Amino acid sequence: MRAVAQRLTVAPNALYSHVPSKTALLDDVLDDVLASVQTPAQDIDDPTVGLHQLMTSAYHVLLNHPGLVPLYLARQGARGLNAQRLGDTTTTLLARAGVRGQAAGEALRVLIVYTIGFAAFAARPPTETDDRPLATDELLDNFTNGLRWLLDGILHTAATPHR
Amino acid sequence: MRAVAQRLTVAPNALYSHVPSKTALLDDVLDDVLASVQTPAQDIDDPTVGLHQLMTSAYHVLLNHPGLVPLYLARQGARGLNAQRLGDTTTTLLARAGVRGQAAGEALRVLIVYTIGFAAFAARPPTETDDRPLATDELLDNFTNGLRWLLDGILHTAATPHR
DNA sequence: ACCTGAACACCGTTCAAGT
DNA sequence: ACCTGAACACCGTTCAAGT
Repeated sequence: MRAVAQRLTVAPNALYSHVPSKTALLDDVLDDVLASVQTPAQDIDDPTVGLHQLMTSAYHVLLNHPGLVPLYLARQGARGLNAQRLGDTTTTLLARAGVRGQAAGEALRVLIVYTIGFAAFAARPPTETDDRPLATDELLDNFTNGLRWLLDGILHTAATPHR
Repeated sequence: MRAVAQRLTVAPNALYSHVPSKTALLDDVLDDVLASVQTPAQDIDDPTVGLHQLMTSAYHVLLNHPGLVPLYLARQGARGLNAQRLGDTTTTLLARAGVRGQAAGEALRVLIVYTIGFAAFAARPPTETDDRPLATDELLDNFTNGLRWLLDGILHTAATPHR
């Protein structure tokens, strides 16, 4: 709060004329960040490719705001308009891939947890460990492979034959 | 720090005779918690079942310490002796399932991120949302299904034929 | 409607001093 | 070796008062 106020060259308590609390402000910021996640066209040829693209874009966006990432998990992925838009798009793509009903809801949650979790894992800003720092391109490869495994498992197990 | 000191009925700064900082204390606590994760016998018949059991036990242990979970992701899963033991066991089980080399390292990281991430997602202590609170047994089912999908995908894609 | 100064109830941590 | 009192530099937030 005090840092934000300083950036705006106002007194700290001036913020409370615009925002009820720090938590509320963070919720707004969290959803704002999600606005820059690119959603694939819902009529993309291969819905699996669409799911992969959406999650990868979300991963990149989250990595651009490392300090915020841990908050997403703590608040269960930010219930804002943008978050809802991403959820809806994902659900549509899952349905087109043959995953519907309860399995779709569970798959959605699993994909969210995996993507945000991996971003939180990779975010660690300073990297003050003793062992090798684990380059971001290695982590991106790791994320991509894990996402492929996950989507593979979801479509292999949870998808019902196309009707 | 001050709360811990109060529980010990000492002055807050007395803790600094035993611990260099709050971060160091938390690192110790984090690894201590992992001590109660149950590891399956390494010669279990089906290594996939072993992996499932280990991750599920870790999930339960983490849920018993909701306040700590967000810290695990922030510190990349706590580099303590117990964390290392769990990593070694997982790597062994992955190898017995046919996942070796670089794929094994990536699969390990994916499993860690998924398990801790889901625990962080389910931890939310107070649950002060407007919509339905998402019962813990539903979340456990969700975790279990996602873990199955993930292991399915890993073994389907990353496993090399047994030699 | 939007800002300010002053204050409140907190933090983690340091330092000198005691036993 | 282990503790204490006092203090420092922080937090988020409230309240009354100003324009």
